Amino acid sequence: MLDLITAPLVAHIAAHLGVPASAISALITTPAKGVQGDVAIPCYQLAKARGTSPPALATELAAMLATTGIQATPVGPFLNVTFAPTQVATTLLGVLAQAPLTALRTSLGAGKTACIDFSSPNIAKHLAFHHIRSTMIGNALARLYEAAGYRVVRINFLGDWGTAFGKLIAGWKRDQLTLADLAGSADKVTFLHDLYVRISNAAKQDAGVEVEARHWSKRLEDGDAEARHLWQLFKDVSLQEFKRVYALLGVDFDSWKGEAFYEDKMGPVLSELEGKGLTKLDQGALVVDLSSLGFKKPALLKRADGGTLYATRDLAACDDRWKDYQFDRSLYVVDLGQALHFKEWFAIARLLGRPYADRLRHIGFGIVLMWNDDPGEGQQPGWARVATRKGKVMLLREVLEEAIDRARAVIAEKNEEIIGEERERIAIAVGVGAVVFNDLKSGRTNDVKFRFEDALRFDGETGPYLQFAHARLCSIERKFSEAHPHAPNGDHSLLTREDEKQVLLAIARLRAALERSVESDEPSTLASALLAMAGQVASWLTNGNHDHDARILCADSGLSAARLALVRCSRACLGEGLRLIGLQAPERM
RNA sequence: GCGCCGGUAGCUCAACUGGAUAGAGCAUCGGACUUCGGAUCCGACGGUUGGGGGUUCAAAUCCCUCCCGGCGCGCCA
Repeated sequence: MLDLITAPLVAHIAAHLGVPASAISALITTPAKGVQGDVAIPCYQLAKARGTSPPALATELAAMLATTGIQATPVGPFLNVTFAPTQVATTLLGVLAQAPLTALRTSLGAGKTACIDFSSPNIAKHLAFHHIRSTMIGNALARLYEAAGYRVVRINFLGDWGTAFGKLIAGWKRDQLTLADLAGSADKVTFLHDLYVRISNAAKQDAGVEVEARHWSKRLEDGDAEARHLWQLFKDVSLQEFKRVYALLGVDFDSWKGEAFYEDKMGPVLSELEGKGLTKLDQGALVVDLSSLGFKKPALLKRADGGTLYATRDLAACDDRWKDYQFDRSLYVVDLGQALHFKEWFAIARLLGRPYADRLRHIGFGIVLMWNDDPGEGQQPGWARVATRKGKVMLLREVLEEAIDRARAVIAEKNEEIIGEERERIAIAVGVGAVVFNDLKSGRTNDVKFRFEDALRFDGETGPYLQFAHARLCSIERKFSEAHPHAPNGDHSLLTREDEKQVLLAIARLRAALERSVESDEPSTLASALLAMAGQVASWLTNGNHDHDARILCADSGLSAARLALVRCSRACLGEGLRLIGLQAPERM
């Protein structure tokens, strides 16, 4: 929404040069570090089109703008423009004081629908720590897309099908387990996980177990009542556990249709592929040749034993989603290791002439690394991939619980007034927020490095830092009504300070960050803009500690009211920004 | 071997997709009229952007090539 302020500048230059305004606004950037100015325009291209040198054009434009009252300085090939604080305040607060959230809304996606497939864990297993990536990137994208005007469908494509369940049922029967055994266990998902480990080990010793497992897999596929019942039971207890963790994270879904739902819907897709002559048999397996689309190897559709593979399942599911939602975009938030798989089945969709083929996006991300202090003999301490098979798996729930414990301890130490149920609520907001922000603050294709001490810092580029800035603003708001119970409406033109202007400019830059986040499916872009904004706010508020003329709560109730309008607006935007990337914003902490 | 990520300050990351003197946070050092929340702020120190070539007025960014790390590459998902 910086364009509210730059509009006159853009119009004057466009008129002077006889080019469309959009050609000018596209050039506007933020000046480099030590450079005076609020926005900058590099003159290279404009000068070339006009047949002059960039520095000459910058000088010419500055002279022209001087007659309009806009302060612009040519610095080499750049034109640097400085806005008057009062003008920034009246222009931006004129809009934002009434509707602060417009800073974080766009109409990019108005009338459009986006499906977002994220989290998608396997049932009968715990949510491991690494599931946080898909879950929270997906959650953030869902909220960001909504802020951009999209109608969003959140889809949890559960891994609720496969041979593992035949094994699990076989194990259940073999151990003669009952509902009471499961119900009586302290942790039902662990109960199922242990059962799976036991039966897998047994299968290694005894070939008969493998036969039993296949037998139960077959019965499950055939719709056998007992097998189905047990499978449903496993699914129910898993979902119960998942939903507890999702509640902690503030995540929800519109669709929970898992792989099992599509089990009987893959046949038509396969026959269509065969009917169009796109398939062939290769070493007994059914494959699609994708060499016409530049692929080196064909994609596998069916195993030699006739079993279907997940490319087919993804296609069937996508057909179903297209039928239900007619999406404009469909995102798959899945780790980068599966990039080839997505390229392949997207390509198959293209070969099939699916109307949605170019609307599919694989949103890949890097893996989670944890700091390992004590890796064992001969190994240096360092970043290590979280164990998923051997070794102890770090559960998402356990990481969140430890983060909450650490947050609770800091709150107890720093703010003794907060006790009981409120302290618990805030500890969850801060602890979970710290972990989530650590996951979203840098580009999603990077590997994420997680260390409790780093994520839970209350200074630096962390979730708690942002939440603290928010709480500080809330605190000032609370005190304002005591100090000025009958304050007039704020006259925004009283905001003449440089630090106040910088806060407003940082807020004005949020919308562009939101748009870039949505266009590149990159929550970290907004996260960075929020850090920049919170930094300006903290700087402004702290100036009040050094210089009492800068205080929000000052003797002049008119000036105080004007400054409070900026406090309110900052608090609302910061709070909303945090919500969009999936963090809570407590009012005190 | 092929493909995809990544390599930027001691550490963790940015750089608005080709623009200014490559910026932040942490760590280290030095400051801030005792504070509307100091869980803050200001400053200093710290760089041959993995190496080498090329394109361009301009390259961390684009092209070529080599090196290092991670992950994929037919019957798991």
